Formats: sequence, structure tokens, C-alpha cells
Amino acid sequence: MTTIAHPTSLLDGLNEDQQKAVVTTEGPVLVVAGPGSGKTRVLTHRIAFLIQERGIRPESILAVTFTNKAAREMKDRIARLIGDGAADGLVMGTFHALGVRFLRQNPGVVADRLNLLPNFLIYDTADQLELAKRSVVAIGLDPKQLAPRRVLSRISAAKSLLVGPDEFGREVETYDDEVIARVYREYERALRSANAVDFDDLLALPIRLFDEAPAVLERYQDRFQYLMVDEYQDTNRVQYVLVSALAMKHRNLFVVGDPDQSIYAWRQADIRNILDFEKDYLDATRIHLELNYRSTGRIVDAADRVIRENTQRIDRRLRTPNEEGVPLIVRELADGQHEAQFVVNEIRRAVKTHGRSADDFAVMYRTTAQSRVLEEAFRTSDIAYRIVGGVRFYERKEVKDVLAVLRLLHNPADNLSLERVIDNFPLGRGIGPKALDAIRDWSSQHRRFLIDGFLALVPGPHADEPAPALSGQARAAASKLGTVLATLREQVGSLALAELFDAIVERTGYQATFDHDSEEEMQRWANLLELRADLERYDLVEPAEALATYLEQVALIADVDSLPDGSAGQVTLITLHSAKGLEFPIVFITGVEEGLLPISRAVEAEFSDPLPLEEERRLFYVGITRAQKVLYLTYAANRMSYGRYQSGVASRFLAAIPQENVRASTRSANRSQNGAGSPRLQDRARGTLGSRLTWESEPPSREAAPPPRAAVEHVPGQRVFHAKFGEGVIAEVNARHGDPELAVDFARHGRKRLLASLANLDVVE
DNA sequence: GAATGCATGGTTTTT
DNA sequence: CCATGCATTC
Repeated sequence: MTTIAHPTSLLDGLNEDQQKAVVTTEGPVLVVAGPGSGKTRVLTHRIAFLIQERGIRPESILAVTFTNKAAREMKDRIARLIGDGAADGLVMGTFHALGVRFLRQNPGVVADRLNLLPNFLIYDTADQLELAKRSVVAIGLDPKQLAPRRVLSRISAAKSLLVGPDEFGREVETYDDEVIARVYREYERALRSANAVDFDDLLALPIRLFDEAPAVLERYQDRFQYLMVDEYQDTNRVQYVLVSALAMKHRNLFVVGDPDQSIYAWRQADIRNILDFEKDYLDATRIHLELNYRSTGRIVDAADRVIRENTQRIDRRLRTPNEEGVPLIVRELADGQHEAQFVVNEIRRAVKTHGRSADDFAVMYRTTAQSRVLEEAFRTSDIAYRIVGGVRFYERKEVKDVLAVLRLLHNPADNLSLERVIDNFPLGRGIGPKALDAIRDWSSQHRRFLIDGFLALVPGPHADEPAPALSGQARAAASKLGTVLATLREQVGSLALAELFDAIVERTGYQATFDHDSEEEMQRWANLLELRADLERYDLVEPAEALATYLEQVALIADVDSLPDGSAGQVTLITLHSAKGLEFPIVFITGVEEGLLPISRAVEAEFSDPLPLEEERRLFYVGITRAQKVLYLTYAANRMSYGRYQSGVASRFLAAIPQENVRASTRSANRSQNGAGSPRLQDRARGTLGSRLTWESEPPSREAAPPPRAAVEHVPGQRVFHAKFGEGVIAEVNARHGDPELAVDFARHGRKRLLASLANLDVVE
């Protein structure tokens, strides 16, 4: 082949192992790729290589990624390698997107065998929870006794293991199992009667589809000659079965993963999938990518030392050709607020003095709850930031409300959405439980959808048809709702989505409920306008298809998917889980404390089951290895949880990091750096004399609490930070009595008058 | 049927 | 702390 004499540009700049991974196109291949070892590069170059050098048609290639964002970026990179359009037809996406695709492409079989009509909806986590709750009630149990959340996680786990309600029922061991089996059965029934699927179904139903119609599977097996799966260590049983089935014919299965980055065992991810790959495929080629090109020597070394403590791993050493870099910065802060302010200050300093851009930074944390305090600090600062996850846009009440109407219009079987509309829209007023029961009776009697009961009450040509037994006010209210829904339904397919949005918020009276004088409600309305803008992007889509396309896109969107691919000039606030696969020049990992990282549940289980603790350590490892240049590790001596301060200690994980790689500083070092030494005794005396008011936001533990300090020279114009009020600017200083009284303008709380000795202000900058 | 107020329990992590 | 759910009241 000519490619040997003239090495193709697709191999340029790749090391020997990476090249091998690219050119080994035939047969099963396992790539064990450490963090920063260029696996995305290998994947993109390999796909480009298959198309350009091996002449494989793009539509014969299937690549599964962990997020839509990863898919998008890889497609872009491939286009850059071999030109726009050269990879058209390549199928690349998440497992869930792939699952939907299989279901959508086979509407006949899906309807006949799986009982799903083509307009089926994908229920999100909140919908699932609601459905689980109703299922608990439906079988005559109390959701307070049997937490829907727990039931749901059991159901989800079962589905991930391809265990249906029947099999689950057959294998019950305890009474608890038995009850859950009954809920599971009801949950499935309700889901199907709503013509809906949940996330787990997107993976499990394609497998049932293939079982029911082997010809369909064969078609895909024939088509996808080359399969690639990224993040293989985080696949679960269903995903494993799906991949195995698809790859069975051509056996060109290329999987990439890193057992040390397996962080989804709680989601039924099974690390054995990657560990046993060579048992499943005896002729597999194994390639190791161990050279880390991402991080400095000190960061790589720290990561290596940390992960080395795990027992459940293949021994290997992470190395880097990169320079040693600067030491890691480990810092203890007084509490969560100070931790957040420290992060903000460090970022501001680096931006000002080192010319860093905000998007060079990521702030990571274990639990989403931690993002609150961080956000507060960023909000009162002048630094642009972005939170990945948290309260998801599509989960906001007002957004879900309008989406419920859209979903109902698309899928009239969606009773959950209909009831949401009744509960939350002005139009639903006057329709109470009694009226709803009557309509429900009618619908089951006539074997019609619930929504049809409302439509049957609409005055007009069908007035002679049987209608639900309602009278008076309830009838009038239901009829009115029916009329609006009927009108809206007629407009689906002809109106553009944004216009449909307008019709909805207007005709249902929803828009009128927003109070213009309430800042909060105007924010909600702004959210809806954002939704409207989102809908406008579908103007180019065929109106008949637009609604279906939009709803599907909404359902499958992940938190990180909304992260712009390029730079946005914002600091990224993100959970450690979501950060997997990303990289940033400067990373802060916050809350590196016992109970948080590792999370308390893992600590509690430690002696009976060490695996969760090891997963926590892998999570920390994932976080460390996101950093390219600078890594900060912070923890707080006191942290607020459930409204109370609890004192904390540094995470055991920190102990593994060699001291010579660290520039540590204790809280007191941190303090004295802030100017003046600390005349603690005096101040403490004054502090106890002072009113409780100024102390209320301080940790109750006097020992652990930072002593108040004075002697910091305060001047007007100075930017300061207060644990409770956030950032502010000093407006006046009145020093008549030795202990200066300050007037501070806080961004969020307006002007406050504080005594310098008690306010415990940190000077910003 | 809606508005208000109190009690309760919950935070791991996400497609 | 907070969000949710239930009870009380009108």
C-alpha cells in the first residue's frame, strides 16, 4: 500500500501506540487509555483513517460517545481532518440517542411488538418519579412508607440488567422486593398507557426489538461494519448487550476506556465489561496509552499517587513528558463561604496579573448542593461564570409547564402532562379531583384517552356523542379547557413552534399569571422567553416534524451538552462527574473533605464494602486529571449542611499526595497574609461582648471558628467580603471610637452598617 | 378550590 | 437550608 511508503498525514503527530490504535482497524481492539493520553485524538483519527485510507463508507461506521457534546466535537474534528461532508452519514452519538434511533427507524415492529406508537415521548427523571409515586398509590400503598425514589432506583437498576417486571417478580427474596415488583409492574403499565418510555427503556427496548425481529438486528449488523465505543468502563449490562449484538457479525469492535476513571457503578456501570473484554474476544488486540500530554509532571504525579491507593485496579504508572510545573495548592478555609471567596479571589488575581481568561478556570465539587455557595460568591463578583447542571433549565417549573402542553399536543396519551396542565394553568381552575375522576371513568369506559373526555365536552358538531358525567361549574371549566386544547391541536403542524408557544401562553391564560412587579416572576417569564428563543431555532424544520424533533432533543440533552465547545469567557462550575472528559488550564477541586469527597455514604460502608470508597477515589482522580497547569485543592473547617454548620477534616485522599508537590497553607497562614497579624485575644473578647446578630452566620463551634480580627485598615472604596452578605464596597469609614464603624454597600443586600471588629470582613484583592 | 402556614425530610453522582 | 406536602382556613 502506498500509505506505507508515504505515511499519511492522519498519523502525523501521533505516538507509536496511538498510531497502532488508528491503523488496527480489523477485529476487536481494546484501548486502555489513561487521562490526557489522546484517546479522542485516536478515535477521530481512526474514523478519518477508515474513511480516507481504507475507503470505508461513513454510514458503515458507528461511534458511541458519552455525551452529545463529545459527539459534536468529534464530528467537528473529523471534518477538519478530512473535509466538510466527507464524514456525512457517520453515526455518532450517545447510547440513548442510538436507542431512540433504533426505535424510531422501526415504527411498525415497535408498534406491533412493543406497544409503542410513533409519537411516543421520553419521560425524564421528574416524570419518572411522578409516575413511580402514582404507581405506589395505585397499588394501594403510601408513598411515605415506600419512597418512590427508592422504588425508582430499584426499577432502573432492574432495567439496566434487562430484568423485566415478570422476572423481577419471580426472583423476589424479601417482602420489600415483592412490593417493589408490584410497583414495577404498575409503573410499566402506566408508562405504556401514556405511550411513553423512560431513559432505561431507550436501551432496553432496542434489545427487545432485536429479539422480536431478528431481521432488524441483522440489518444493523450488516450496516455497521465498524463500531467504536468511548468510555467503555462506564457501560452497563444493557449497553454491553447492545454493543455485543451489533458487533457480532463483523467483530470490528473498538473500545476505549480507563478502569481508573470508572465512576458510574451506582448507575449499574459494570467495570467487568472492560476488564473482561479479552475474555469475550479472545483474539482482541490490546493497546495501552499511558503517556499523559495534558498535565504538568506534578499534577500527573499526584494523580498517580492517589489512584495507586486503590486495590481494585490494574497496576500501571501514569507518566508525562511535560514539564514539572508549579506545585499543587492545598488550602484549608474557615467555611464554605470563605472557600468560595478564596476561589473567586484567586481567579480574579490570575486574570488581572497573569492575563488569564475566565474560561481557563473550572471549579469542581462533589455534590450539586455545593454549587450554591460558590454561585453566590461569583454572583457578587465581577467574574463571568457558568454552572453546568444544578437546576436544569428544562426542569424549571414554568418551562415544564409549557412543555407539558407541547407534549400533550404531540402525544394525547400523556396523562401526566394533561394533569400537570390542569394543576398549573389558570385554565385548569375549577377542575378538581371529583371532576377528574368522572372524566377518568368516562375515558376508561369508552377506551379513550383522558384528553378525549375534555374534547367531548366541547360544544359543536359532536355534541350528540356521549360525554363525561359532569355538571355545572366543573362541566363549564372542563369544556373550556377542551376548547382551548382542541384549537391548539389544530394549529400543531401549521404554526411554527414559537408561534405555537405564543398561542399556548396566551390562550391558556398562563402569561397573564406573571406579576410584572415581582422580580422573581419576571425571571420566570424571562426563562420562558428563553424557551421561546429555543423554539425559534426550529423554524427551519418542517412544521409537521418540528414538534417531535424538538421534544426528543429536549429529552436527551445532558448538562454538559450545553457547554459551548469553544471559549465563552466564563468560569465553569461543574460536578466532578460531569467534568469527566473535559480539561482546563486551572482547576479548583473544592470540598476535599471527609464526608464529601469521599462522600459520607461511602465512608459509612467502608468496612462492609470498600468498593464505593474506591469509586470516590477514582472520582477525585478524574478531577485531578482535568487540570493542565494549575491545581487547587480546597477544604473547609466548617461546612453548612441542612442549615447547620458541621466541622470537617481534610480528605484522606490528600494524604497520598507527596508533600514536595504541594504548596500548602493553613488557615492561619491565610489570615496573616491578609495583612496585620492577629490580635486575637482582644478581638475575641470584643467578639463575645458583641451582639449575637453579627455572629449568627458564624459557625457555632467557637474552637473551629475563625477568630474575629481587626487591625485591617479599611478605607472607602475598598472591596470586601462578608460571610453572609457576600461582596461589597466600603462606602464610609467612621473611626471616631477606635473601632471603626463601616457602611458597606453589598451587591445583594444593599447598605449595611457594621463594626469592623465584628464584621469579620475579608479584603478582596 | 385556593391561599396560607407548619412540618418534615432530604443531597451523592446522570443519560 | 430548601422544597414539598399536608392541614387549616376562608
